[in-house]
Amino acid sequence: MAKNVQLLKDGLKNEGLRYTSQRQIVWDEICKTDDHRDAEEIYFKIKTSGQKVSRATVYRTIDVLVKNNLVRKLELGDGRNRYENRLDSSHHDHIVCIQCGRIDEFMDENIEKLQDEIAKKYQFKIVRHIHQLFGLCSDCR
Amino acid sequence: MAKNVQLLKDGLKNEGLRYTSQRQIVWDEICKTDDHRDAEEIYFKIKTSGQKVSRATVYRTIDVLVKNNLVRKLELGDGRNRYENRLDSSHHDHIVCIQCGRIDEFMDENIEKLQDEIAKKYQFKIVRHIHQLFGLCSDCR
DNA sequence: TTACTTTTGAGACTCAATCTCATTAAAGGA
DNA sequence: TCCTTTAATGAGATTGAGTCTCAAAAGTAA
Repeated sequence: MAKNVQLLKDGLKNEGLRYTSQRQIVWDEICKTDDHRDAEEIYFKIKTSGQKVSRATVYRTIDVLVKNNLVRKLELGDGRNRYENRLDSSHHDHIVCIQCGRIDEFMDENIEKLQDEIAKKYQFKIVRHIHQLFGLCSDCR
Repeated sequence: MAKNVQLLKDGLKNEGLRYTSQRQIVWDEICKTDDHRDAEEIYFKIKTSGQKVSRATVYRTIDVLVKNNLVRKLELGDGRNRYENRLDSSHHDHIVCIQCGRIDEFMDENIEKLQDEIAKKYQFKIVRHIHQLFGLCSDCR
């Protein structure tokens, strides 16, 4: 837990931002699970736990955390962004069940390499990518 | 052009939906370019051309076209969905410049195969996928 | 402690997209 | 061609995630 405090303090310092109790509360909440939650879920979780952080601050803090690579933003294309902590920050992509919402993570070194080749071919300098597979999981098919 | 009329009529008939002038106008507009445009752009293009189709109908028609595989929906994660016609319906994914908005298309048979393997490994039946590379194009880097 | 600057909170606002419901118009008989 | 049925449309209200505003609160450095 102390590790998370330090991670946050360092991340904020790098950006010239201040360390505040609200930012710690948001970061702690995101670290509590490895789920892929949206901002409203995180906000309400904090709210119902009795801690006081406004919705605006939750959204703003998440943005800060994303910019500092402490949190990863997932865009599933349904109008709500999801967030996951990067405590064990190995890169991965997502495979999503369109029935039950289950989200698994996958990583394929070969796909990553092929992406790099495509970027080279199109002369793009890649900053990030989205790779999501949508379908029915073993429980739903 | 007549081809597009028939494609739409057939697609609608398959779904038990009616053929209307508004739906034809929306479909024609989407077929006019190979751009990746959002619903508002399509709506305003129709509006300024003097044709009368309401915003609600444009959105509803685009949904119908997407469901019937006449149109493909792109979710770039910026809050606006883009649409492209599937007249030459070869599958492809997108490589997007985060600076100028340019969108190129790519297709890699090997990546497709690897995806299938991942789906098998996780026991998912894949329905669709999103694969987007974001970065700086040759003009912007 | 002071002086300065950033952050916060409450609620207003934005914007894409959806919904409502009265009106209009397809489509398939008679 | 005219009905009848049922789906589609239009105008504007509504939703919902996310952003913005600005006065008040709190962090920071001297």
